Parts: sequence; C-alpha cells; structure tokens
Amino acid sequence: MEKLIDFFKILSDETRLRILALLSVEELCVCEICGALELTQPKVSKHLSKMRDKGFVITEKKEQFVFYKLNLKDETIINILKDINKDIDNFNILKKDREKLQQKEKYLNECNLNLINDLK
Amino acid sequence: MEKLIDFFKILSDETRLRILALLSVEELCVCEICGALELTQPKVSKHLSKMRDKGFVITEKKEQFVFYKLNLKDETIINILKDINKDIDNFNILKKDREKLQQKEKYLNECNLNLINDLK
DNA sequence: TACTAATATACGCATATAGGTATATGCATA
DNA sequence: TATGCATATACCTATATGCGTATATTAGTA
Repeated sequence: MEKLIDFFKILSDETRLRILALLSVEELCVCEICGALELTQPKVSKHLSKMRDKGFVITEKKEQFVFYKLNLKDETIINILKDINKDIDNFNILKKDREKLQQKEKYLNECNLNLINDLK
Repeated sequence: MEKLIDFFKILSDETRLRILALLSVEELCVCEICGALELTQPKVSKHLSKMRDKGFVITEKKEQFVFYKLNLKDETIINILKDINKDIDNFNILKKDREKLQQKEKYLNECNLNLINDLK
C-alpha cells in the first residue's frame, strides 16, 4: 500500500498533477513541460526528479533532450489517473495545459530561464 | 481542482486512507474506528476532524456516539475511492481492517484509552 | 579550449504535517 | 452535584515539503 500512498503524495501537489496529466498524453522533455505549464525549469525539474525517484516516470535521453514518460504498473494507480483524464473537462487548468501542449514545438529549443521569466 | 488536490492530500496518509476505506463500507463512530484500526482515540479523532473540515465526511450524533459517514459529491473523487475498494485484496491492511470491522460491536462501549493501550 | 543549451542540484527559508500526551468539552446519569 | 463516557482540542516536537535563486553538470559545437 506504500506505493499507493506515495502516488497520492505525488498527486497532492498541483504542479505534479499537471505534469502527470500532460504525460498522460505523450512523453515530453523538460522544456516542453516548462513551456506548456509556464513554470520555471528548476521547479519542473525538481518535481520530475521526485516522481522519477518514486518510480512513476522514467527518462530517456534523445539528442540533447531528456524525455520523461509515465511508468505506471499498478492497476489501481493506472485507473486513478484514467479517472482524472476522463473528467478533464472539469479541471480547467489541466484542460488549458493540454491545449498549450499543441504548441509544444514552440517551447522546444526555447527553453531557457529568460523565456520563462518573460512569460510571467 | 483544489478539491481534488485536497482529496489526494487526505488520501496520502495511511491512517486516513484506512479510515476512508472503512467508511466506504458503512458509517461508523469514533470508537468503532479506533477499535478496528487499533489506533488511539486522539489520533483517529484528529484525522476525522481534518476530513470533516475539508468536507469529505459529515457527522451525525446518535445517542452518545458521533457517527462519521462519507460525503463525496465530485464524480472523479467517488470513482477514485471506488478504484481503491475494487482492488482491496491487493491492500492487506485495508482488507484486515475490514475483517476486524465485523466485530465492531465489541469496540462499541469499550472505547477508552486503556483498551487501546491493551491492544498494543 | 571557450561557449551555449538542457537539465540537475544545492542552499536557505518558510510553512505544513503527523504524532504523543495531557486535558478540555459536552452530555447522561447516579 | 459528582462521576463517567465519548469525543475534541491544545501543546510540543520532529520531520517533511515547496519555493526561489544560484550554481553545477553534461554534451555538443564554434
């Protein structure tokens, strides 16, 4: 049950919940996530690290980018994430994040702290 | 989405998860929960208070007892709790708690700190 | 070798959280 | 009025968590 509780801890932070909702769509690199969520790189990176430490995401380096993708095995956990995604229309932030994700090419190669600061 | 995140915070503590799993079966008073979980009364009471503050449970006084019952309205939240209960066989602690609940009459009228200490 | 880009980490701070023990509260009843 | 029961709360301590800022790391390239 420890794994399940760890998952709830992960979900109980808005930033991580938003990240997991995005990764439910497709695997993404750090700068794409920063761009879509309009959050600073260290913030996103730290949350991703935490999720990787707990085993809920895994990474794969492609060219100069580190791609993160979901790594969920437990059936209960998979179903919980499905529940959230199923009702995504009820969660405006998640819905907007997903829309912004459509411009992800824009964020790629533009991931630097100055850009993020400009966005604020 | 704040409500959903609050729910995950509630679920990310083992004691509260156990309590919610029991309340999924039926409404219960504090001493029945203490007895089934073998936890001290202040500990259980504090977690119940927190869940009531957040609106996930409501109380009803019957005779000398305060009964707690679930108060879930959000569809996503209801489904998440269903997911957990559906796979309860995978979570030994929750399963055992539920079995102990069958002796709940035993705990009623015996709820005092001495009993709980004996159980330890 | 210097530079840049992408990502990770360290540090300091403020706040939140859980637990134990003791005590308070409210109510029923002897 | 005094007592007992069920429950709630206060106080203290230890630990965890999130954030911002600065810096480290790693790899590619001029």
